[in-house]
Amino acid sequence: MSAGKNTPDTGSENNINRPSNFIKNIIDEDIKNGKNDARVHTRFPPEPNGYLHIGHAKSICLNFGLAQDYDGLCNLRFDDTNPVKEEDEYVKSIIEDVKWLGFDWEDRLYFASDYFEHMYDFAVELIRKGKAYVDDLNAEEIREYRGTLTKPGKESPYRNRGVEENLDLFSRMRAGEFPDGSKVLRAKIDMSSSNMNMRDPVMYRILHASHHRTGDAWSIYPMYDWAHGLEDSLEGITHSICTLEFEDHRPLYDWFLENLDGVHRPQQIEFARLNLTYTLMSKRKLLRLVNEKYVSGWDDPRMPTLAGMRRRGIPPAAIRDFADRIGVAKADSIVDRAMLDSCIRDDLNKNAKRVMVVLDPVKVVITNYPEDQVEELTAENNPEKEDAGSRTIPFSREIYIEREDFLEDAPKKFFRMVPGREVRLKHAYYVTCTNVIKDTAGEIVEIHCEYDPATKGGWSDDGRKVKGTLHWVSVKHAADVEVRLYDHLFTKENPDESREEKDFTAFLNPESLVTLKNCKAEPGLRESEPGESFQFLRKGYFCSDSKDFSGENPVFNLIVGLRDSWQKIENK
RNA sequence: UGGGGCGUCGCCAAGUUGGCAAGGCACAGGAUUUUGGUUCCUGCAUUCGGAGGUUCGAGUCCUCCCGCCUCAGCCA
Repeated sequence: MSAGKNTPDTGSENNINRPSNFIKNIIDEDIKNGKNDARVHTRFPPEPNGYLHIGHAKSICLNFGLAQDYDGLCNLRFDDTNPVKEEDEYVKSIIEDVKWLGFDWEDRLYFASDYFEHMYDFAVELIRKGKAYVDDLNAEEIREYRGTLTKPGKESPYRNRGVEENLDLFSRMRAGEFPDGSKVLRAKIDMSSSNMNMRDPVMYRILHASHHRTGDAWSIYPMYDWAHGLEDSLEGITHSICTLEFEDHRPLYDWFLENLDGVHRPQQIEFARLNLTYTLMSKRKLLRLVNEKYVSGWDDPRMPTLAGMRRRGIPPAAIRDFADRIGVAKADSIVDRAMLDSCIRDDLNKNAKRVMVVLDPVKVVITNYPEDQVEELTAENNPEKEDAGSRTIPFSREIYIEREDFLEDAPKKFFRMVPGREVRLKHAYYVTCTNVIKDTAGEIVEIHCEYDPATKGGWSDDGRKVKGTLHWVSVKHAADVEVRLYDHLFTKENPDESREEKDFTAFLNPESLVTLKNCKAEPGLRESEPGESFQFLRKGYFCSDSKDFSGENPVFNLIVGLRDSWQKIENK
């Protein structure tokens, strides 16, 4: 895997590894024109106020991917300009998640808060140029003066204060002389602009709050619009990529940098954020799912958070592949979850070790098999991978098979176990059902079969054709395991678009988690590593739960099911 | 009703200067198969939100219309 480092061998001409998109077209053009000395330098700028989700992963893959494709650099920068919302706990989890995704920012880990002093100086520069002023209006008054979408705003009575007075007031704001909310520093632009962002936006607010990194050193904190462009400029960012809702902010982003002397001028480019069917991306709503206990936490395997997906067993390479496949554009969209599932299967098919686990067991007795005999049979670990080797699994007179793999009265298309019909037990023998034992309620309690000793290993050279192959587990060797079956968190493709103003929780899928306690696994599974993933033959991909798994209590999570064409036939 | 965006197959999405619609997912057939998995073939937009116009020729240029998203935090 080479996804970690910025690879040195891919210039702008030969980055055919990832599909084209409008951002690459812009970059290609910039390089052709020698802009920024043909450098490409991006950044991923999360605010440390929550956990990363797959929407962020799209942005991370985009920014780091661009750096890889153009032999450039990508910084990890925390946009920590609001001390009341941000916590160190989040910077730790974000760092862990970006690393897990497979990206490396080398020594370029930055914090907006490291630039506070520099930003202050820039603000003083604007004040000196008469382009910023201290306003005494309170929040509500500022809102009133701002006007509306269709009506222009009014200028603040404090707008034309002298430079010296502004300088004095601003330094006293910094010194902590004024209470929260009593004053702000605003840019002097245009109160009648049709772009609300240009109506004298606030640059600094007074906040007597302790910051996770600067502590109590500051009593004023910069606003996003003021801070972000400066951060980008200071780091030499060439292409500052953000989501669509910041499109309206671009004139302001440019205005600040235009009005400062001798600063580097990055270019802001906006793209559409990711939406995925059957889930949510809103931080606020995900927080509610956690707080109101609809899920077990931020790392619940059903959550679209990177922590959740990691625990679910989704390989980071699958997420990177997904990001490449969905592309980057400016049209609002909602990507089909099946696309992600396809990427996951693609990766796991190549890499996951095959094992046999019976989720819903029914006992089978092979009546012509010697009572106390046990054979160690050889099973390949992965037919897709030569060097995956093989393992040995015990076979004996009594085994478990999947309850749904047996039918007394079967349609012609049913290839599994049926009285009188020969089927193959994977890696073992051909067997034929001879009898069915039921309890008084008519429930099948035991199936009797006879095996053909000449078919050891599950093969016969006589040209006999066996349509069905079943997975099985020896009764006396079986490991009892718990299996957690996960499904979409919501029953609705877009739980966000609540028609009759229903709350999104109304669309929660009651079957998003089904726990199976009586599953029977081949014995080796007891020794798996927490977080290790497998293909449970004929069922799906599962991983041992990184939190709850232990040798005494093996717990496995469903990552994604196998494609099931029988299910499709059955549904017709 | 002000501004900024977007509208190409069910879902994503390519489409440099107009030259006659990539690819993936999904779906449907078929072949191979000790996983009804994988793999492999095959099919799947006479059409690009709509209507006009320019042109030998338009998804790409012009005009008008329609729809959707977004902006009035001292959040980011």
